[in-house]
Amino acid sequence: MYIKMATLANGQADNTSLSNNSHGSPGSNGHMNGLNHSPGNPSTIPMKDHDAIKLFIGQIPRNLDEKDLKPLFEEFGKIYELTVLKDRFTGMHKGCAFLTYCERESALKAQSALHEQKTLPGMNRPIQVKPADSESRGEDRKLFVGMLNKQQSEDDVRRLFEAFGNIEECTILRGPDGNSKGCAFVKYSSHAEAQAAINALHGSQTMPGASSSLVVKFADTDKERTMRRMQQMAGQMGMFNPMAIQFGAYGAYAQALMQQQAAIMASVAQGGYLNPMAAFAAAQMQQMAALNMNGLAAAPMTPTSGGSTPPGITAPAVPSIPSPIGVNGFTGLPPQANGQPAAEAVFANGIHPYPAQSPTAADPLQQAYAGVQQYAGPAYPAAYGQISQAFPQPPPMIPQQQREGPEGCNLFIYHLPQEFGDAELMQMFLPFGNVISSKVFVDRATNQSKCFGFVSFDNPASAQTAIQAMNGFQIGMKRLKVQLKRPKDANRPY
DNA sequence: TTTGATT
Repeated sequence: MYIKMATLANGQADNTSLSNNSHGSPGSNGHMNGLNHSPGNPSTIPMKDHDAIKLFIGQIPRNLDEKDLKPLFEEFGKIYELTVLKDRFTGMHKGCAFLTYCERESALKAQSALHEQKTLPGMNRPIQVKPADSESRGEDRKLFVGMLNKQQSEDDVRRLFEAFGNIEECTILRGPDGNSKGCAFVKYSSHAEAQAAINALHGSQTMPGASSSLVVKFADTDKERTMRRMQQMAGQMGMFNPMAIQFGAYGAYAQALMQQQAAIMASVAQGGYLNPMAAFAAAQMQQMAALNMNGLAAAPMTPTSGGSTPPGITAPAVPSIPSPIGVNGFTGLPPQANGQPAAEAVFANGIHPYPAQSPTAADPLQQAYAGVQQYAGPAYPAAYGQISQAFPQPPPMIPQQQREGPEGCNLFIYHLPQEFGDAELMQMFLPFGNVISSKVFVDRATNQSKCFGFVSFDNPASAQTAIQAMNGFQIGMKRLKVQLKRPKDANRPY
């Protein structure tokens, strides 16, 4: 093959390669890849290895097109695709190409045989044959580092990572103001080095001022980044229903919870404690519940009452959700007719060993929950079954994302019971309005709640109501602190 | 014990 390169370099072609296929031989159509794609004959459709490598070919004369190049590279194996790069607008040959062999091995052979081994006629640099940038993406050697101290500089990060390999690139992510976002990219020369750094450093230490231990992982691929963007878009466009997440996360538990929640919200809304959105949300949840009950993703749930309900399920199971469901024995709901203050019951059910007590008798939470106790049975639309038909497709499940509401709608809650997760937190604040997100902070290392979190409403009035109701609410030995989340630019007076 | 992180 070296000989062939030599002939090529002389501007000649031997008849096993270039001349064979050049110049308007029958079937060449000007943009063909030099391949026989015969739709009628599957056996000739090339298959490529899953681990095939896309090669970049550089320094090729502009008078050589696919059919000229093909024979040159066929030496090393069957070609899957060969494309000369052309200018998008002028269509001009850019002097380079992409080449994918069917087999990975062929690419490696071609690379070692050709890369910088010969200069093609008219070129003043040797031919380039190497994996295309899109192949390695650099991503398999590039790390994302999170939970850095915001004071740490590039040099600090380098020092931390240099023991594990050669660092080609190190960048701290910074906001528009130049402040570190507490994370960085570190690019090593090789995947192995990057992996070594992950093994040694991930979770290994907690930087002063960071809220949990160091995060070291491979950076997102382009695809992941795109996905992330799309998710964010979806979130911003309000296409997302916080309930959907819980279905995904907790399955049958969440489903049951949502049904109950729908009942609460419906009845509470009727009692006039919630804004009109609540009614809407309640209806939505009922729809969601109905959807899942029609066998989409939910684990089967046997109604414990109304025993005549046939499998296949059209009747709401809400009034018959068995009590001991859920996480840590937390039912998420006060018992519905035991004469106990409902708000207390929420916390008395396995969450904490102490008697709970609300701060005031006229506590809005109790009033809200009181609505539940008035709930006297299936006030469900007879159209339960029909609702699902309005949604022939399951709604898209969009994973939970952090979501702040407008200013004044976001609460910071401290002194949460250790057992509380996002769902319980949301549960606790739903009576006050439309909760668009709830987040309990979790220590990455231990997976333990840090006993604080956020709840966001879609309007400030709900947030205020929730503060009035829940700030100082006693749970066990502790009292909840519920206050507006600090705005980002607080503590920066000027 | 005190503010949702990050490509």
